[in-house]
Amino acid sequence: MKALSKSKAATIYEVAQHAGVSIATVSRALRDSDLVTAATRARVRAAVEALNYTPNQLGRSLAEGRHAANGIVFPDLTGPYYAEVVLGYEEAASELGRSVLILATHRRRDAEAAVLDLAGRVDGLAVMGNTVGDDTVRAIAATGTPLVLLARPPVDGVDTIRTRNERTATALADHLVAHGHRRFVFAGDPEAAPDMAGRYGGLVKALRAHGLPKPELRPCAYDVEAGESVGRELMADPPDAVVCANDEVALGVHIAAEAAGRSVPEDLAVTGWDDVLAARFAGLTTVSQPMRELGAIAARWLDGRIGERNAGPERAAPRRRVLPTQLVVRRSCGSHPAETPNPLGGTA
Amino acid sequence: MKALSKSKAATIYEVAQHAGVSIATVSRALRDSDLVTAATRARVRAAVEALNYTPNQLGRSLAEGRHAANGIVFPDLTGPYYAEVVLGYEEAASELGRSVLILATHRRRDAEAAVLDLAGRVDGLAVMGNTVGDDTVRAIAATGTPLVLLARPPVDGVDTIRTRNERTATALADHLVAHGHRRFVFAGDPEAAPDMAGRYGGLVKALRAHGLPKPELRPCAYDVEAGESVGRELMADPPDAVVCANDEVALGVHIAAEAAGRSVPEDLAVTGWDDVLAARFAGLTTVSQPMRELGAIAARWLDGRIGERNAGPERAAPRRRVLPTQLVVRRSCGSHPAETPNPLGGTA
DNA sequence: GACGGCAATGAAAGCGCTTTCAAAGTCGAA
DNA sequence: TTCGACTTTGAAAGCGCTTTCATTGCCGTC
Repeated sequence: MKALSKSKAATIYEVAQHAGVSIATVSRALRDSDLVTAATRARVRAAVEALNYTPNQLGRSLAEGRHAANGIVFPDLTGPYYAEVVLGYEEAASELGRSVLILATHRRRDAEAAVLDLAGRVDGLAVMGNTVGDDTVRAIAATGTPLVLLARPPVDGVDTIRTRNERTATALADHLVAHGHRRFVFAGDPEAAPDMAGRYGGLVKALRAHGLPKPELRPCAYDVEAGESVGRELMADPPDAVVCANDEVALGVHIAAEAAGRSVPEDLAVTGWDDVLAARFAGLTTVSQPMRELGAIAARWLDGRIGERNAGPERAAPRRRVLPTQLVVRRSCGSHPAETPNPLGGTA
Repeated sequence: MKALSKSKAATIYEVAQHAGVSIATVSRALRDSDLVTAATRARVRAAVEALNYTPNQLGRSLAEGRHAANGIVFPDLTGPYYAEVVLGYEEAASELGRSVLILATHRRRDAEAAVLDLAGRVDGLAVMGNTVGDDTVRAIAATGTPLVLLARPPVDGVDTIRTRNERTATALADHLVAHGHRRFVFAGDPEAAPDMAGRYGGLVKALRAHGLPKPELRPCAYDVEAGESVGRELMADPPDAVVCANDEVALGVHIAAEAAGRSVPEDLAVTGWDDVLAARFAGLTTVSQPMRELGAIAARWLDGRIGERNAGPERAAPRRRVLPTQLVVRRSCGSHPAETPNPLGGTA
């Protein structure tokens, strides 16, 4: 009885023939149009069942003139940061009836081409951080594909969402100064990403306000190994505090310090950024960000832009948004007498 | 000079007209066919530039009869496990010239429908763990879409890749018994996922082989909070060792134990699974898995299947593969006198 | 009893591209 | 000079669907 054809998927024509109707009727029946009789609809349903028919989305999308899919471009997926953003994006997008295409640009040289290709497969695209240059962003924007930039420097005419870096970095620095720290190192590369520049900038500004010298800059990559490497170098003459560009680097510095027989925070303070799970267990003072929300807002903005685009040419002005971040104080920045008894906890 | 049209993207017809050739020639020029003169190709290129033309991938895919895209279905993206698998998948797929569509099924009730829809948008699909039932898998397989199951019970006729659970769980249990532990608890739900069943099964088998009683089973979700909750309950009468289904749970148990004034591993041993970054900082004995490789192999298998499918009906037998996992011994399972001096390290 | 109006269906035109097949143009050899 | 072989280009069919527009059949109405 099972009429599974060899391998080729059934088309709307075969369903129509099997049900004894035209393809137009099949299409309408499947889209729940009220233009078909209940009886006809039933016949079509039966044919669909019998042939195990699934509509070809390419045909459908081509006819409708929409992909019903959004894309997101990010450097990597290791570490919770990008993964959470992507998850928030996917969740919001799929609620809006859109599939999500992903593209990781790290470890590929043809990133720009890959992003352009991706742009041709979606109705809207989110571009994160340090992935492609402004030229590529402008080229995509020029084709009319709605775009939103995440944690990335703005480009004229394109929506941008970022998280607060500078102000929270200043707050972090104030806290460290209050602990009595005076000689600072910043581990991370302000040139590498705008987020990092903001964090460094906030630190510099705060130190200046306190009449302290500029932090020593130690550019490095953003993983544990890079942090360990920087940490080892620093242990010859440890500073009071090492402010790290993210948690992975901070954890690396932490490891290097302990390996060198120094303890955190007694001998030196270490802070990170992102509030990864490990930060809690390392007692790392850090900053938490609304990552999922970042992704979700991007998806919703894009949906709005896609709607506008179909509505007419009157395009609203580009939007900017900065999401708040929160200092998470734990052990690693210096002793807190009034601390909660649970050494693994954290206080915001 | 910039002739950016209002908003509508240019089509191949406009490029053809602008270059004074037919659309066939434009198509050939863009696909680097050697059937076009260098001069013609240049004219076409110029027109493409002038119009800021990007080929519509829908039209292309429809004509070619392929999506040039693969899908992957997973429950969630929090925690490194799924994220790493997805990343490995994306990397391999994009090397093979395929885009990647993702779908997270957690916190949505219409998962089955969403997966079916996704299946219609891709040339091949990877389905992870506890996302959709066998019926859905079979329905997709019946349409002819190549499928590979990851960390999930096999389905007749469908390729499956898993990581080793039972044997490594047995090795872990042996290790714990060698430490002198006798009374065991398993925190996690063997019913929830086949991976978990394997871990539990390996533990049971090992204890039986040592003539020890079955472990006490504490079903729970797979996050830190669930672990804390189980941990709190256990602290009334702590067992010798708590073998947890994954690292998050283990870290939760760890937190609960310390909060109750018990120390790990002196008062009780705790082990996890996955080797997340935090495990290193908590000194957690755990098991590492080749997550990226899991994803990468899935992408390559799918590519192969898609090739076969286009080649002819002779379909190779379904493949099964089990990837090895590795015990990572750290502090939390009991004292190791000969341990490396770096307390944060781990030994395989 | 003829006719207007409405509900259900079908025919056919696209959506933007690839690719087959035919036509036109080019060149060298007889 | 003419012919055949080859190269380059164009016309048009089709990929699987949605949707407009036309058609059919049916009902109630005057």
